[in-house]
Amino acid sequence: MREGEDGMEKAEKTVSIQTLKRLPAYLNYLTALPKDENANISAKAIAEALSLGEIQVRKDLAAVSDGGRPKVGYGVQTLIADLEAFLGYHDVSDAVLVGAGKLGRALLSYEGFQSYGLNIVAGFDTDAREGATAGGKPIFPMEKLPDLVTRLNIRIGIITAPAEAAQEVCDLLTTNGVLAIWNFAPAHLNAQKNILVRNENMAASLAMLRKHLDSAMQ
Amino acid sequence: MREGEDGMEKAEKTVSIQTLKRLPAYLNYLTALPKDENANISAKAIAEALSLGEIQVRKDLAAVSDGGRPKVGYGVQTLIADLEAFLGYHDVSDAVLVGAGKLGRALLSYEGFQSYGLNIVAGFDTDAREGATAGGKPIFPMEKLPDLVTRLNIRIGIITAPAEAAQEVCDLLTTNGVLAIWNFAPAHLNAQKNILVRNENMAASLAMLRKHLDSAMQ
DNA sequence: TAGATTGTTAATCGATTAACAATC
DNA sequence: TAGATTGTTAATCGATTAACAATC
Repeated sequence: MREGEDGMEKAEKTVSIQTLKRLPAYLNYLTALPKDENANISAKAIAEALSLGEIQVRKDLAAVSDGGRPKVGYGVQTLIADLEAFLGYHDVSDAVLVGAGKLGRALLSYEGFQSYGLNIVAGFDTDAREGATAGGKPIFPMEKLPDLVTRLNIRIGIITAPAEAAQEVCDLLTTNGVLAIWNFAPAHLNAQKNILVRNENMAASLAMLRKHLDSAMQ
Repeated sequence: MREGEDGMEKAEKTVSIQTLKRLPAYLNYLTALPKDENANISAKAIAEALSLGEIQVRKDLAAVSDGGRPKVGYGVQTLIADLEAFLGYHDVSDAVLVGAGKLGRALLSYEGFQSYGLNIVAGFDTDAREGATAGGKPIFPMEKLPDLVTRLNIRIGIITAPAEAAQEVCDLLTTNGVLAIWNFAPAHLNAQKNILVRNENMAASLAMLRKHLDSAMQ
């Protein structure tokens, strides 16, 4: 796993990878809060709701917002705005997806990505039949990938191809300018240092679930 | 961790969470190796292939195998067997899935889980029509969940329900004996301490991809 | 003011990496 | 034996937690 580089940041502070991973959970929790509820919330309340440490919550929030007020807490709406801004949920990133099998088509159809600022513009597959779509998104044959990716300046590639094809797909994407890869294939991808590969590691999740059962039931 | 049942059996050591996450990657890589290749492999070779540290690989492998031989390396087949044994890929765990939307049906249809020792026996959904299936697995109405889960002694629950329903589903599963939850819903789940909740956190992955782009393109 | 709650600096913990000894 | 490669003990690094000072 490669760490994100933190070299040149501007106004926004750098956050650790672990913090970055928790930020969507805060946003999620805050937006789900009933509208009529209190306009402020304490770190303690957030921590309890998300099963986190109180101090951890404060440190995390300090990295993205310009602070709460002692005795009062954080303004819910301000915090939501700060988190959304930090996570870039307002500007949309375009992405392509490669491998339109069941998982690929499910992701193409998933509307939730929109709210995270991700827009999958198209899927690609080796045997895409003319006019194929999923969730309203076109599925093109692989031949069209280089042109579309370069022309639309796509920076994010999602790989849902079979493991054997994943490295090849990764290479194809990155040679056409993709800088970040979201890999659902159970394969390690080798890419240049400036490319971020994020593995959605189902096997690892499963390993953790099963090890827990081993110890819970022994 | 379990001690060997008889004296000869090597006692499985405890592994850190981080190590556990990497184990499937080793297994994956080793099984993908061409059959005619060398029967032994060095930690260095594995490390290079998976972009890991050499020492890290050795430490990880030390936790699951009874060791390589200096100057020779690790026996590929032995290592595969040790990893599979440790990860429990031979004994099958049954699971149920709740929420038969697009993602849920995609997971129900995904054959890859079999090789990880996971068998999803059925899906459940609030509006499952009579006789519905996905990937050959039946999809039942929620009312049938308690009986089936308790009767088959299901210990793993997969949640692909909408965020609003996720907590309720979690409660339903755990009150019927489920001990490990694989949560794909973008919601934090509160569960008792003895329950493991593993979040497949798409929003967090996305956050990492986009932050990388921010810094890569600034 | 007193009490609650924030933010920061220091201590602890866990995981990775480095140094090195063991061994085939 | 010499060299490669393993395994272990020690040092470093990063993240979490604790202690405490600041402030509304």
